[in-house]
Amino acid sequence: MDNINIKILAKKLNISTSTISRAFNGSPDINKDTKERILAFAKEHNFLPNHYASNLRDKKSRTLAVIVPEIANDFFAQAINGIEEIARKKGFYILLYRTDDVFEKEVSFINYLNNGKVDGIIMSVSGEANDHNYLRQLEQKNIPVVFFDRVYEDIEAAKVITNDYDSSFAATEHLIDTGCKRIAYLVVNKSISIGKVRMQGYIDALQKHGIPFNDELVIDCSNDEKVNYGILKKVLEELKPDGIFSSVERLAFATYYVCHDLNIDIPRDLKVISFSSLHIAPLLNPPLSTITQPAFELGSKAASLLFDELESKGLPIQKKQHVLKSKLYIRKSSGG
Amino acid sequence: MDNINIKILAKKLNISTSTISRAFNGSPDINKDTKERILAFAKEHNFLPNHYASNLRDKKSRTLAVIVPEIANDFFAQAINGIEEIARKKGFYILLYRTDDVFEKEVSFINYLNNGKVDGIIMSVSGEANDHNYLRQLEQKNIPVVFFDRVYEDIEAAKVITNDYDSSFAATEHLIDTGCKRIAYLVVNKSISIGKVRMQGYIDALQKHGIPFNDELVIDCSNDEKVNYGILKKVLEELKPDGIFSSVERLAFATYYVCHDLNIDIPRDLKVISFSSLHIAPLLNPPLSTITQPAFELGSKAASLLFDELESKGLPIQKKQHVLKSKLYIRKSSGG
DNA sequence: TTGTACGCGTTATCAT
DNA sequence: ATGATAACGCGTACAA
Repeated sequence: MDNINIKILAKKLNISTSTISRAFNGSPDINKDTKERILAFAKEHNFLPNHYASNLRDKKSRTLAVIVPEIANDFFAQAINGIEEIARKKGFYILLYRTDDVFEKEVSFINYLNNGKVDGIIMSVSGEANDHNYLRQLEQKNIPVVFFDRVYEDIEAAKVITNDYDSSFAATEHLIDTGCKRIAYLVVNKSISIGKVRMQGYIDALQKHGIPFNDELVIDCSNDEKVNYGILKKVLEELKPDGIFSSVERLAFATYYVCHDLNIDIPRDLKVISFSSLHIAPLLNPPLSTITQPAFELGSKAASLLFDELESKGLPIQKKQHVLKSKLYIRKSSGG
Repeated sequence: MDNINIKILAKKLNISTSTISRAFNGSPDINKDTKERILAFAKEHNFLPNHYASNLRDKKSRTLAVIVPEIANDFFAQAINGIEEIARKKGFYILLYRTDDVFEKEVSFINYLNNGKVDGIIMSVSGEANDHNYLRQLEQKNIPVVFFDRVYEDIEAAKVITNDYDSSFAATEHLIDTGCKRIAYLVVNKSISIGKVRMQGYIDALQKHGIPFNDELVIDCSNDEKVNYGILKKVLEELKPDGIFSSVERLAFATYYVCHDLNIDIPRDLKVISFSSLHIAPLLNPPLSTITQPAFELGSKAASLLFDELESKGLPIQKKQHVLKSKLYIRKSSGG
């Protein structure tokens, strides 16, 4: 009973394997009655066509890979939901992989996938000025890739991003409007695409309002909570900014913790605004002003684009960059 | 270039396919030089063994399925991280599926998996008093299942849960200690295993302290935010509880929103404590007292148990229930 | 140490 | 409408 397969079924039903195959694949060339008989019998005997055998024949896996830096993160979790939604509709499986923002893990995973394991890949990248040839090899094997949020500029692929420059500009301008003169920009890696673009919005907004850009106020943080706490504590004590624009949610949280310990009152002493997908931002103390990206939509759009490519049957498709809009929610942390 | 495979490689190298296969599978029966030559040549030609062909031969997919009610949820996201951590070490892929707490989706997905698609399944369930035969069929095919957090009592399988009864008892007792007399219990589905156990801890703690159990104060909520808001608003206005014990994170959030709108002061007018895996509970207004489950460890433990089964080579293994301990964090929302 | 040959379970092609 | 057969790419038993 361990190994029911199409042949055994065929024997038991006194019918050929081809007919059984047809019953399962919606082929029009089959008698309705035989089909029903087969499906009923198959169900009774707990038979389902083996995916791996089918995949081997078809060179199609109905599976796609999702590669993200983190999973336990509101933004990515919601994006994955969006991807899942579309994939489910198409009857596709999702293979999930987390890079922890380590470039080597990304490379190694992609290399593993380079053999028909998946039909396509959706990813938010974890490196920047590196050699991206491992991705070019996918092209050769006709495995399409779609980037979302964090992209590689030098790779030609469909991309879904948000209007980060505009949002950053607007957020910075908002802080300036509330009276901030010394606005610090918090970033995890200012060299990656996202860090760069968001910083440019910040810089240009300062310039527009005649505030000199101060390199010192660009705070390069890490992925380690404790390290960030230390960095930010020093910044708040020594540089005494009056505004914080955080390009990443968790740096805003770290700021909150530091302010609490240093008795710095938000928003009186320090205004804070941050990129964040946190649903309960209004419940924080004080409610956090956020630039909220349409995470779910980024995911579902990316998935849709991937399916467009898969369904284009190799015909060249326009691989352009799609820009979705984030929303600015002004709350109490920035004086709202 | 699209179709490099072991045969073509063999021809190019003037060597047999078996030798190539051996080079890739760590076989001892191969000359070190030949192996190196093969691997180098393969890399150069961007060749990797096709997973589906290997899987078909071996009847092993090196893939496991993770089935959860939600992804964009701190608890499950962290648990998935834990699973991923172990799976990665073992070189396994993870197939992710979200049920949205809809039992039918769970059944349908499991049925799809019932054909060798994955070697094992880790899940947190989405149904209760239903027919679980779809799971028994997995047994027949030797696909092991491990449950975490939300389990089916009637299925024999390894299970990883937390000491919910004790935590609930302690949390309720804590509320009583702070002076609460009318403690409401918020639950999404009081008939599922978790809802039941947590409620029992609540009931028994009340009893121990001579507080009569009031059925009216067991508040059955839904998965819809707006509906919950309505329910809780009515509860707070009409039943006027002085304490809230929430068995689920998001009901605590809903309570916060309602309190804010009704000008109910937490903790002065109402003490709140909740099961929650939110990292930033201390940043809420007021900081939320939580029962925090070791989500990451639940996931990694579940994965470890699954690999124990997979590596036991069919030998019967003891399928017991493992209980991890949650932590109680008393914060300001309950007067801490 | 290396090679030969078969089979894993399915489906597409061709024939009936 | 149904059946026979080859092929997908790999790994292993067996032979050399």
